[in-house]
Amino acid sequence: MNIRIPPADEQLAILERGTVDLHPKEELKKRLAESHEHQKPLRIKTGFDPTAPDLHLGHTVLIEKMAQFQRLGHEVTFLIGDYTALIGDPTGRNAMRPPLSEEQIQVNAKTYTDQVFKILDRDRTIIEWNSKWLGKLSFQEVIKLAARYNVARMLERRDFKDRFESNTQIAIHELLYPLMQAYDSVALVPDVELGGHDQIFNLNAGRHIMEQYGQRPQCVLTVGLLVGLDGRDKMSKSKGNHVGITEPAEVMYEKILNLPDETMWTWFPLLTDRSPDPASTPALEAKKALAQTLVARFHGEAAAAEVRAWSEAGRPAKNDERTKNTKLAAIMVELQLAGSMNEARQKIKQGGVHVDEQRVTDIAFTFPSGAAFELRVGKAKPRRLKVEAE
RNA sequence: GGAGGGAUACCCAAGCGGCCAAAGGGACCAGACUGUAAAUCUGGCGCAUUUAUGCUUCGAAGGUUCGAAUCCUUCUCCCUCCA
Repeated sequence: MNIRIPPADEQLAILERGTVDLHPKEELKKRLAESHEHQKPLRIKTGFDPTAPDLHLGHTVLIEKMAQFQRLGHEVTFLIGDYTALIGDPTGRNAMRPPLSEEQIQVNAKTYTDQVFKILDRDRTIIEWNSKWLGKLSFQEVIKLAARYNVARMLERRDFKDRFESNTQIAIHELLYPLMQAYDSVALVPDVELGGHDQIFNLNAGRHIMEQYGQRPQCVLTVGLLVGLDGRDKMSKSKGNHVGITEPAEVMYEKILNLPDETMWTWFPLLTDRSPDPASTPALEAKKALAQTLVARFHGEAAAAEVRAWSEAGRPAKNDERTKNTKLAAIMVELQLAGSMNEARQKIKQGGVHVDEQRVTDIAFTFPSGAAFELRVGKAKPRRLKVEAE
């Protein structure tokens, strides 16, 4: 299937959305114009460290950008950094990163390819592994590559600089990381390399090295980093402030609805093609729309509409669950609505526990066998339960 | 190699023989207020029990003592300065 590549200005308008850095802009414009004129796709490269076990919305910002290129008719390469993972990019860290085992890399890479096609067009995506060329380099070739860069420039990179100045160790092989990533570009000869904005240094190293190897240097495009649910840090699974793209529709919807308002506005340009004006748009409405849009992206329009209706109806409990406990506090512990009996009693005392939307304050509250009811603790969604004591 | 400092609950951090289940802050949970947001206020935040009591905690193991997070011994791990 062939997609007609639109004029450069039209393309640029789309590509600049959610983009932090794009340079050299004139060069990219020129190549986009050429691609339109000859209807010849540009080669787009994006590298992924196979470190994250699951994709979350933060990753999708970049993947969406790739998808935009695809929709404009370009050729996208999804590069799995299986060889670079042997080093582990220390970007943004103030310490070395422990290398991954080969098995772990395989598992993570599989997770990526399983999930990434929720967004990318599988038929129009080229998957590459950088072990294919990096694994073949001789020591001599590595030296030749290393000779094309210098330490002073390498130390311009923020995390290296910080570590150098604070006398924290920097292993020599870490300095090789940006060069390896740059060499990926020599191997693939992309027109554009995409990355998160924290990758800007590595992407520029790619430009430099390509030039050194007599190639036309790639253009560089970085996207903004998505702030996580806490409204503070970059979204990451280890911080627990993420929305996984395989999470159930309801969970996703609720997480997004619980976003701090300020954070929500920053999500629009990065994740959608709209940017409502905070001054004139009611925040709650905007947030619901955002949640619905994102749920629809991963679960379909129908599911998204359904979740929204469910949420607006007060999130009625859906499934029946069974328990052998008769004591309210014990049931809460069983359902992990409380971490311990003490905590359960505490919540009951504080009025956070509702049975059939009636507040229960008796910490010894016990259900008769056979009772069926709806239990809600705090802001969590209610659960429908049936007591089946012997 | 030499000198010194530290390890306290999820994180930071006080305590330095009894009044310590352990101050304070953050995070987190519940309530009020709200929009299932933010801000603010209130309560909670080791475990168990119908709440007052018991049990287990202060890097690890021993010891001194009526009594230890606090004193002593050994061990483990961190950090700073000098060479």
